[in-house]
Amino acid sequence: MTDDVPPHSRRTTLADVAARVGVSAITVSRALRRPDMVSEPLRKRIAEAVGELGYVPDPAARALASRRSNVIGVIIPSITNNVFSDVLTGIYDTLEGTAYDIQLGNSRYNAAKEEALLRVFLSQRPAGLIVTGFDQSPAARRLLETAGCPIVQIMETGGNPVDMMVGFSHFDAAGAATRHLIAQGYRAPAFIGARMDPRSQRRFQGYRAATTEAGVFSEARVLTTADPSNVSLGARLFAELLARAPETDAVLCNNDDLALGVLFEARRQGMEIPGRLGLCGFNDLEMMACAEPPVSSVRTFRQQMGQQGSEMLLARLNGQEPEQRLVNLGYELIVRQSTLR
Amino acid sequence: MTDDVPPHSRRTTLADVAARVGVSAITVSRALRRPDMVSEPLRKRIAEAVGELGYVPDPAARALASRRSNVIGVIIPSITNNVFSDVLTGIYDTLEGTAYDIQLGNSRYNAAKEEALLRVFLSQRPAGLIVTGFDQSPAARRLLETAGCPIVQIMETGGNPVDMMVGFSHFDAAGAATRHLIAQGYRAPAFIGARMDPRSQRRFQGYRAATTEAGVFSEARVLTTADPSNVSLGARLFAELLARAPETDAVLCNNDDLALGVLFEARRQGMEIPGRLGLCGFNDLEMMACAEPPVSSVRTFRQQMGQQGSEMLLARLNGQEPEQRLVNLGYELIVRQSTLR
DNA sequence: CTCGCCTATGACAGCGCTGTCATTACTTGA
DNA sequence: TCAAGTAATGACAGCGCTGTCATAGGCGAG
Repeated sequence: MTDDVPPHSRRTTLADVAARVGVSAITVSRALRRPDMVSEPLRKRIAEAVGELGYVPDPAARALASRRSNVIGVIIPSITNNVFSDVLTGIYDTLEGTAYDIQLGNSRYNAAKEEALLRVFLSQRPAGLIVTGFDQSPAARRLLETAGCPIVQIMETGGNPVDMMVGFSHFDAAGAATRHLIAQGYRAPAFIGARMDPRSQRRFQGYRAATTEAGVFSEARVLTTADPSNVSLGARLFAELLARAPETDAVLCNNDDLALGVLFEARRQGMEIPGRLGLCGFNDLEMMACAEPPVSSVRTFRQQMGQQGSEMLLARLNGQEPEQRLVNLGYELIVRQSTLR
Repeated sequence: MTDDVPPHSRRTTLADVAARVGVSAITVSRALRRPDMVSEPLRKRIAEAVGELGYVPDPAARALASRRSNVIGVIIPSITNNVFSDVLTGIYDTLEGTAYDIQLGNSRYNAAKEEALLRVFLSQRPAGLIVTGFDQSPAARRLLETAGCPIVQIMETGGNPVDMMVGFSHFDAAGAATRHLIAQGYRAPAFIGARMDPRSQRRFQGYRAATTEAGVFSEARVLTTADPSNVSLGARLFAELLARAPETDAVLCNNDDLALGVLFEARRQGMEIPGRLGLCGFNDLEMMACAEPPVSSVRTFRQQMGQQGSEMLLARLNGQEPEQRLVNLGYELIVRQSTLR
């Protein structure tokens, strides 16, 4: 590799395109951003020149001049969690091809970190913001309220939205799953939860309300941890649960990873599902349908959350109002063999 | 805290900080970027003023003036694939807290899309670039070569690196797994692969070379599809494989999702693992250790790939040279019950 | 002492774009 | 017919920062 200074050609600017067409730079700028303000033939000639010169606008210059970047900030609590990678996919799919870039922040289930990310994002004057849930720190909440850009809170409903919101009720969803177990005749349904972030807490509350209502709630059958969720943890927690509450005849898991761990551990212990143990997961990841036996779960619409959230943002950024500011995507209880007695 | 903030407060600029301290803006800029160029006491006073005023640099202005953004572009072929979310985690963990922002692009296993993303990224004059593999389109390859910023290719070794590289040999890893199956006495090991992107192809080649060498290769025992991988697909492919090649006594799966599907399907069909069927996955996702029976897999160092790649980039961006430009992270065959006869 | 050199700081221009206001050439209604 | 629009384009001044070069002292060698 010869180290001759690369011909670091000056980048093609608006002015270059303008000179080529014989108009002023500002007209080219308008042809690109507000085509309706430029006459048809001129617009075509400009488009041609843009193509020939391979002109690409400089987002930094644009951001500086307009005091508004094309960045949409997205803050999620985890990248590896399947739930959020599905949400992200929805967001990327929707925002791709628009003028907006995504800036992803990982809050690691930590409100202080979320607040810090928010500050960083806001320093870029983002076009919009997508944040997870409504359990921001008070300071973060204030930052959101004065952000001066459209904001979508995803993953939940309720909680006095800052601006727009799309999600579902974790309380209701977990309640529905619990009532299903009870309706199947399980009299000692347990709850296994990991991570126990705010949404997990609300799922637990849904379980608690439903079991209490049916008179089958017992502290002994609740096993939660702040540790991050994974399959092995599900297996370990289930073993612990059995030791502590051997009467357990069903388990509602906070998510499908845990449920898969329970499935494996139950098999190791020779417990039949659903005969000896009912098992229900949460989120309905693809694998649940294919497991042996297939595992019941609460389907959540993760990709749609990302998609709709992004669409709401885009509507606002286009100066329209989204059809609804608050969207409840609901959930769907998917009953499979693992909970059929 | 008497400074009442007007509703549309002008953003705090370098000049504001400079005025407060009684120096010029450029000195403040230097105190922030090249502290060694500013005298100790002045540096301290500036730091104080920055704190008091809550000054945050404007990345757009910085990018415009320096002709270099603080964006590190990352292009991966999938967001949902566990493999890449692990890699991403490594990248985010490492780059977090540095001056750099990550811009994520999803190429969807599509070279044309990758090329398009590259163009978008390059228009922002990124500080650095992390791309997946070395199977770029010729045009993309040229873009990379003339990008004028440090570049790391991750996930693989070999292939005439553009600049820096960190990964492992998919060929070798799959070969090692295959030889293990053969060493265990399996005489009819099959290969199941989905997606079949370049890395999957190389894994298949590793399997093919090892089986051929041992004289146990058979076209009939190779079942691949371009469809995206998932657990159900693994189950379906395995069922199809059995119908076509009932003599199959072991399966090497292109990844662990497929392997999990095989595990479930084998159970459904009453085939004992490892007695009747040996099973080996690829990547060693956390769940493999916990499955029943535990499933052998080839461990890959996904998070480390992201981390090391980022560190190499950072070294370059700090004007140093990374210890090695080409890093082979290797792999580790994890033998568990599913392949023990 | 001087000269040259190094360190710490400043002045200035301009990165590529857009907001704002101005200008020109047409319409149009009564 | 003409005042009063409307549509299409342009001039200009920055946005907030950094690259570059200039400047002011301080210091050791000759």
